[in-house]
Amino acid sequence: MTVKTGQGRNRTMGDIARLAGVSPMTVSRVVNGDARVREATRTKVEQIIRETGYVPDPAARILARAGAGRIGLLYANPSNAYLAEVLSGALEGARSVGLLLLIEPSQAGAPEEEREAVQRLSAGGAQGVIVPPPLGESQATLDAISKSRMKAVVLAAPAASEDLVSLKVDDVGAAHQMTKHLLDMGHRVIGFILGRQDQSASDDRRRGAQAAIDDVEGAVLQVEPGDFTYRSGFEAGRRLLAQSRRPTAIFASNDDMAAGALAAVHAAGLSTPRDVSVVGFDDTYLAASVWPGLTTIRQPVAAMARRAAIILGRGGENSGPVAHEMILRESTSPPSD
Amino acid sequence: MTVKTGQGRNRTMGDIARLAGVSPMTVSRVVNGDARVREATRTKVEQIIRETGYVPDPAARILARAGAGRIGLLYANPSNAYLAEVLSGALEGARSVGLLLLIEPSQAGAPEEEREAVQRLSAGGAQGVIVPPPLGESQATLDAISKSRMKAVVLAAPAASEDLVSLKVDDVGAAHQMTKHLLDMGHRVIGFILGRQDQSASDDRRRGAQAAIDDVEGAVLQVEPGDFTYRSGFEAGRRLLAQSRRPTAIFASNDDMAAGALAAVHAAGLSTPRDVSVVGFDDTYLAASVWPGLTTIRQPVAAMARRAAIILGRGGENSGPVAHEMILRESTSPPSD
DNA sequence: CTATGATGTGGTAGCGCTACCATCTTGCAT
DNA sequence: ATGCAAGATGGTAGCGCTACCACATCATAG
Repeated sequence: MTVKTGQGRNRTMGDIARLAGVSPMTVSRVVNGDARVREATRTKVEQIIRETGYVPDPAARILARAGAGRIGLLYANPSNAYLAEVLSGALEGARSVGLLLLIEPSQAGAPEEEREAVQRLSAGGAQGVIVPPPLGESQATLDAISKSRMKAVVLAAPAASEDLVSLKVDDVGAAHQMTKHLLDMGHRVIGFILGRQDQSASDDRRRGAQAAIDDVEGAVLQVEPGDFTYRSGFEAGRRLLAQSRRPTAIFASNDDMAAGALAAVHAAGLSTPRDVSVVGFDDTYLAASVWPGLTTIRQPVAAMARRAAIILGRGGENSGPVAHEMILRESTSPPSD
Repeated sequence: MTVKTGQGRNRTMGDIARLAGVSPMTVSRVVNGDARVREATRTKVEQIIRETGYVPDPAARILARAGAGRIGLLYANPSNAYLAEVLSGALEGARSVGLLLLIEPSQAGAPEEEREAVQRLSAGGAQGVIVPPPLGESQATLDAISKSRMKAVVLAAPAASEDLVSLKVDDVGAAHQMTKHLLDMGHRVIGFILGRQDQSASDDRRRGAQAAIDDVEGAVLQVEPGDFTYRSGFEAGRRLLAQSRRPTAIFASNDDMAAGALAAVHAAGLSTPRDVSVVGFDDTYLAASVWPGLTTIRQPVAAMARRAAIILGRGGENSGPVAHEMILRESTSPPSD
């Protein structure tokens, strides 16, 4: 039998069924991985599917599943690399469990907007919603979600209530690990640049760093405020470098500030890592593109989003913290004295 | 009549019709802005819709439109801020013309992957596809699209063939404008950092800059290679600053390289903008977060994506270049001599 | 006061898929 | 052999929406 292997669209499940000599139902079973199909039948159908390049219509699929199978992704801050990663992870996760992903713009800091975004999602039939930062620490969004009775998975923020699932790395532990790494290399005076105080991760990271410092005799942590921006990192870096006991390493609470601190080191006529090691947190695009590359902590953002989608779909478990990874690049070395 | 204004889902068009005392068809017309509905009827229906918070089921809508109404967005490089903006623009555009946006991961540089991504989109029923960079200059993707008979709008790249619509800013003109700005401030020796040579915008920008230089007696453009990364900008910046005729301004072909050049200025013990002005191109997140903020050229990325979606939906015109905008920040000033 | 259209509105039939139950095969014990 | 469960498959009926055409309704013209 000759099968047109072209781009002709509009192939339906019925077409595949006819070609394979089975009923549409059987094709549906094969496509959905239902166990109760004889091996021979399955193989046959799969072959036809491959030959024809058939892809089931997602819309019809969702519709037939009668309203079930929809999850939402809220987003704020469109021009943010983090979001792009969340999105691709969520998309993949949703696809893998056969869910439709509704993507809904919100607006962090505008309570009314936030509420409406959640309502649109709810009205759109989402059973669950993925909440990336900074929405996950916004009361307006969280309230609206709890009223809507949707399930929710918040990313990179603690679960503010019982019925929320939180997917985040162990910020305390990661900061501890990073600080210990610096201490192990021999650094004793370490500058620390704080993040925004309205995000709980900021304090977690400071606590982790402090804990590591406390374990080592004679080690000190010089803490400077910051707000996660490059500029605040630059200024905090300048202040740190101007101190009488100049730190030999600077740990910034995110990569943007680390990049700023790096610039401050250069501006002070010093060199990284020779004079001052600099480390960040997040492993964003910036960390790898800056020179020298930043030693930092990678959060598996896309993987977290994928898992969030799967949890919402399959009703998974709210297991423990997500594993992070320390990425070593060129911005760290033992102190030169 | 009391209407439950709660979160109860599952309201269908039929429910609204019953409440409003009309037929489902009429509700559909109101929802879709069909002109042929009496004003009184429309108002009534709209009120019920508002009271109930009814939102039509997107899946059913798409399905009923019988395969029509789908466009695709290809994407590569998930962790890219540019993409997030394209996405939000495309989403909005698609929504505004009632289209379903299929989002499909591709992989720049892997021809087989690229081909498959396009095919999935085509198989998924997309009639058109939005192609953001760098896919828009990839032969594999472009070939696959032309075979698939989908319409396509490429973003930030020239139309490689007749049936492609291209949405891009006038790179030549923008670079000319930026260079003229520097010349007008009094700069005469200007460093220029090239972009990757496999993207046509790179050469366009150089040509624009050169053209502006050629108009001014005694002005020179010192061109250094680069590849759009921070690091290449840093190194090109160093080379430029080491030259006998040190430039008083550096024009980098994108913001990443401009940020690198900025670091090189600092590293050389100089200051921006006092000793050396630095400008970029693109107005990415980086441009605003670096300090001093970069004077740069903004491309309306989200707006372009929105327009792309609308063109694919409504079959719009492939009008001229997209308007860009020069953003003045703190990284530029007249030369200090 | 009836033709003649314009203008609203309703009815019907799917879009492509899956849930559910009915039906037909099998394999195996008796 | 025969009976019977378990396994494999098919038929039917929608999911919620919109295209398409038929039918009211109304104004205007003859």
